Amino acid sequence: MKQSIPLPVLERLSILYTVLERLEKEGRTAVSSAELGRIMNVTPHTIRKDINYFGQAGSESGYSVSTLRNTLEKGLRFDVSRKACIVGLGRMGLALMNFSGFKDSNIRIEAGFDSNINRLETLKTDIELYPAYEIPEVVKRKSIELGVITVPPEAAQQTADKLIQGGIKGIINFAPVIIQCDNPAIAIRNFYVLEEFRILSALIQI
Amino acid sequence: MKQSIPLPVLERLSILYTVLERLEKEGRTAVSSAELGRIMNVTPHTIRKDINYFGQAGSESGYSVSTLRNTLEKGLRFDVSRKACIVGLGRMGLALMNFSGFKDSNIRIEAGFDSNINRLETLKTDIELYPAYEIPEVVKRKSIELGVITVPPEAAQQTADKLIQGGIKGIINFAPVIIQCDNPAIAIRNFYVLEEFRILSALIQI
DNA sequence: TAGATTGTTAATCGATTAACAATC
DNA sequence: TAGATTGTTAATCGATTAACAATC
Repeated sequence: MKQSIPLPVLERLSILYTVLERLEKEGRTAVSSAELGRIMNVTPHTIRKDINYFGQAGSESGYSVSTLRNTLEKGLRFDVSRKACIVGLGRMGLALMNFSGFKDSNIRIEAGFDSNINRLETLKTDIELYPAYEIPEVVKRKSIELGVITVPPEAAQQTADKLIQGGIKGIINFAPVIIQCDNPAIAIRNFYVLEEFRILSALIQI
Repeated sequence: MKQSIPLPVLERLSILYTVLERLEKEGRTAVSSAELGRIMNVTPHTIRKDINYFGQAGSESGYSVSTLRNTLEKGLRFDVSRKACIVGLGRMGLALMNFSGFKDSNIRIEAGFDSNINRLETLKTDIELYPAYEIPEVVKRKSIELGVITVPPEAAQQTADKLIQGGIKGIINFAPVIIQCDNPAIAIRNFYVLEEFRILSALIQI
């Protein structure tokens, strides 16, 4: 039930979960695969196939919004709270640190790191801040599972190394660098800002 | 040669381009598909197959770094300069507006928009700022092709509508919302911050 | 009941990996 | 030459779409 879920499916299910959260907040109780498909811009087949990775979850009158949300929450373990940290407290790092979407999620930002100690002193935040060299120790001590890399490209690999040293389990990397990591159990997600613009640039030429 | 390139290939080629830029800066002149594969964590076959969407580009002694970079630049039109704008000047919007990676790229941030006029007045930047209701007019007048959405979720769809009204060609959406757009020629890329954490959360449970 | 909808198997489609001839 | 490497076709793998029986 775990790694058996293909990545594209996991990505869609994760978005589906957010959609269901919204529908629930709006007071909707039932929803069909057809409607979910329209909302998510995929075919109803895909919706049903994706959902069925968790076994039967609907009835002949569609899906119950709350039941389905619950099935996904349990199945994908979104009910488990995860500690995260952010390395590199430039504008992007700070933007993520203050991201309001974490509020009613199970992601807890437990620490921020920066190599510039002066910067650490001037920042005002409730989150504990540490110099970058303390990454392995702090990650280990606080059992932080997820790390975000928002440092300049030159520092990205060594930042990853320190996180891994501390026993990090997953990384979101914003630096325009391909992180090398020989431990396949560590999950890495990349977001390359400039690449996104370039991809659009290539896509839009009619 | 255009939409014939599958999206996964385009995404890899775009990263490959960045890798080649770095190699070129480091003074490297030649590189093999095997080495590029190691750097990018893909098989050499994939590297060669991807590159061959542009026809023959290497020789029996590997690829010339500068020639290959040039081939990709021409093929993917990275040599064309694109105007972009950012809607929603919160922390994330400002972080992107000041992103240093645009410096020696062909992406030009030409305008920033926010619905809060007071905020526009307090921001210090060289980039022209406008109230959100002027989006369609400004986008059209300045021929802005790419738009970034960093507004709260409630405002995301209407922001997209205004950008589209102005004739935008591509959108990068950071709001946790699935943008509805019936024009298939408009490319949309999404980055869902919380989703990324959730996907990691699901991936790391051994 | 009739219509709508799911779950699941089969068919299609597409992407990745493998294999290998050609070449310097 | 021998070794290394590409380009390209073929084989495999995986994901999406289609079809349809089962069910309320």
